[in-house]
Amino acid sequence: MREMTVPESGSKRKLLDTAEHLFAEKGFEIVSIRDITQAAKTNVAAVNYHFGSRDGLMALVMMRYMVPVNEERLARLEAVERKGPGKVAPLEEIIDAFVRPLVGQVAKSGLSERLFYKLIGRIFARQGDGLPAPVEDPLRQVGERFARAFAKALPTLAPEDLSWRIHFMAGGMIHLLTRQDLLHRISNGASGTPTMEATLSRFICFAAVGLREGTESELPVKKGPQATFDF
Amino acid sequence: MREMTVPESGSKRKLLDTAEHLFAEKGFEIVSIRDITQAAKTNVAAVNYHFGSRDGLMALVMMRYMVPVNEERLARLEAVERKGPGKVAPLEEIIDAFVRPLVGQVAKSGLSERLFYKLIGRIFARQGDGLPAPVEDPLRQVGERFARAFAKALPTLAPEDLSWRIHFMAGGMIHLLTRQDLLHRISNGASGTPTMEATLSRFICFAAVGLREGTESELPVKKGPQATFDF
DNA sequence: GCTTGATTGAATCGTTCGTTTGACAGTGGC
DNA sequence: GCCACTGTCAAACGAACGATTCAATCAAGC
Repeated sequence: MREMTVPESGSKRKLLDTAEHLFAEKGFEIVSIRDITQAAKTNVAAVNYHFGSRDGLMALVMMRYMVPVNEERLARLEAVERKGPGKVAPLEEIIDAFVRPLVGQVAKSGLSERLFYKLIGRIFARQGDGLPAPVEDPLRQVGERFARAFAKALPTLAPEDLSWRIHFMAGGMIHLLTRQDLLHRISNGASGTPTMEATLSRFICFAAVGLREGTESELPVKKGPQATFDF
Repeated sequence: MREMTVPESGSKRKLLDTAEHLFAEKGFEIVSIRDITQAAKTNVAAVNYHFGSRDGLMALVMMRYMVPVNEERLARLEAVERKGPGKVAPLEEIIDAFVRPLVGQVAKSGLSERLFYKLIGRIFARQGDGLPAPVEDPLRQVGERFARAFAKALPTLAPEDLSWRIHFMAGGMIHLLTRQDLLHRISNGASGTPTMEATLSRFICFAAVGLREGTESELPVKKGPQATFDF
């Protein structure tokens, strides 16, 4: 396969940036290579020349931010686990370690907050459903890693209950990311431009109480094979 | 426009049923008219003849269950509000009034649980983003009606906090509906086929504590225009 | 100045899309 | 018999899709 380095400038870089914008705005399925090449003012053949295929370009767009985000997630999780008493991290900090790296990466990207989170949300929403393996596999590994951390932080919770609550939480996060533009009409009072920073704090709070509290299932705890999480 | 009644049999009914299956399984954007007419063993022109266009068929598929579901939602909400002390319904019962009508409609449909909830989830996920007006408008009205009920049930919660938490909850529900098939590997122990009935109880519990508990925003409560909710 | 490899441009491939057309058959009323 | 109406059918429409081809271009390297 063609080497997948991204130069600082040139049509390859321009195609990647343009595709990123369009994929974030309209969705990975909708945008055609003609849309991309037209917006980037390059030829249609350029996509297949530089990236092999439309799927190749898609995979590169997905990996550009997901790789560093996943790395920072694992680093943060290990940090809060090392810090915590008895190697058990507080629930809020685990969730924070999962979502906060997004805030760090948005600055390094050339995208607006709105577009960046939409892009990430679209990637999340497609997990387990036709994502390129280099994106799917690390994402699943990170998910399972965090699931184990949640299990350690909530030792009295039945694994089945935990699984469901993690999925409810994941859905809330995906919805927050993908529909952020619709949702942000909420906070448009006098507080100016609402930032994801404050919203994430709200989400962490919501997710933490949802994971922790509530009546637990009365079914007997059965130790089955660990479920896989697609968040 | 052509009248939109659906006969008991005939190719029109067969097209509607087939489209319903395919839309639920693959998604509204993916399935083509040729996929539908081929599976229904009719001619390609039949869709445009009976429904005017592909969008007409889509709208009818969406309305078939959303209309009765929305009616039952409002009926149930009014019932729990009348029952409650001082016309304020308990939080869990409001959520129940919103999600439980789905369980009632799945039996009346010819679809499996899995397909029915996928279909509903796909409709929800597209709210505020190109849904036909006859589907979008009632859905938004019902959403606003329930948002008012939540506000009355949580009088001390800042409206902004409530709005965000409702959206987090909505995301969890959409995720539960659309990805039910992936998620149900969780419960595949000895308990046999897992039903949505039990899962909904888990979800209601998760959503209720998420709405109710947690540290509230310390920002001053400002009475802005009521936000619109897309759940 | 010539060669070489990288990149671009225009054109075209075959396929699929939603939609339209017009011919054809059945059916009930008069 | 004749008409109007209702469906169904094969065929075709123009547009858009991802991908490919091949000649033209251009900047080093020698």
